[in-house]
Amino acid sequence: MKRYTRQRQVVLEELQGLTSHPTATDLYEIVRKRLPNISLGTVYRNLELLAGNNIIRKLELSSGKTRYDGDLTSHNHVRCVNCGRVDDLSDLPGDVVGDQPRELNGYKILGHRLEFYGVCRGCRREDKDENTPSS
Amino acid sequence: MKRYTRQRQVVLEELQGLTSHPTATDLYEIVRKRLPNISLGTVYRNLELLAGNNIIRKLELSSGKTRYDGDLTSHNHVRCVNCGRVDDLSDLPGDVVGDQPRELNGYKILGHRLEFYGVCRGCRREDKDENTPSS
DNA sequence: ATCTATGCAAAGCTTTTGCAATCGT
DNA sequence: ACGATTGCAAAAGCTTTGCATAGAT
Repeated sequence: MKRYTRQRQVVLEELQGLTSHPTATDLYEIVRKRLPNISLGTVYRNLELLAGNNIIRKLELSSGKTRYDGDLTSHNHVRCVNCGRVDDLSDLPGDVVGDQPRELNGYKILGHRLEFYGVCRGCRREDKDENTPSS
Repeated sequence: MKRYTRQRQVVLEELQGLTSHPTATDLYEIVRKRLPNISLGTVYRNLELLAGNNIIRKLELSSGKTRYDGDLTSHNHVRCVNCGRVDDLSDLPGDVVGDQPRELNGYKILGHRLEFYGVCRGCRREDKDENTPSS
């Protein structure tokens, strides 16, 4: 991260302006509105760099694609098993994970990831529409 | 899962015989010792089917590749950030995740995944060797 | 002027899929 | 015999990378 290019700046700005957790391609489409010539490769390279410098966070949640989060404060996520959408969980009722152990099974523990999954509001509605109660 | 083919049987047996959490390719290499002609596609198809029937579990942990777990009992995992190895955590000191909420942020919650990450025993040793203390 | 970062396109990986042949039931 | 399952190979994502050029310092 030696130079502060326009591409890097816009990628960062757009990511930080979102509360969603876009994939690289999502962000590419968004950034392209401001920089029509940017390449997907550049988006990837910058996301990787920004994450490496702890300016953004790389979210490797379940199900394939990597997502990126502009919010560095510690928080957990909920993922919709139906549509893949990921939302923040700013505060969880009560302590979720107690005190984190320093060591487990010979591993020096650095952290943990807690991810809830379920069906988001939108998909719950769809379910109701589609699965007409059959009894 | 209408038929019990030799390929399916061997894939299942080998997975259940492992305490590690192989990727599809890992398992393909293992199974190939017994069935040299099996194809990677078949391994994928069977893993998918077995997981769909809750005979094995598909682990979509961090960092790309899907791993498979022959152990269906509920347990959490530790992943080595250095080498990617995944181990079981049979029991965790104390309650880790308290009572799981039914609903969060409009999501109907179905479950959660807790994954610890850190440096495994093997990699800790390597680290010591490589980074000779510099002071 | 230097040398990092970019755009483009090709390549890499993991995973999925179409199809004719095979094999379990 | 029927049709689910296989092997093979091609295709389909997502992500990375090589290379010449552009651009930040």
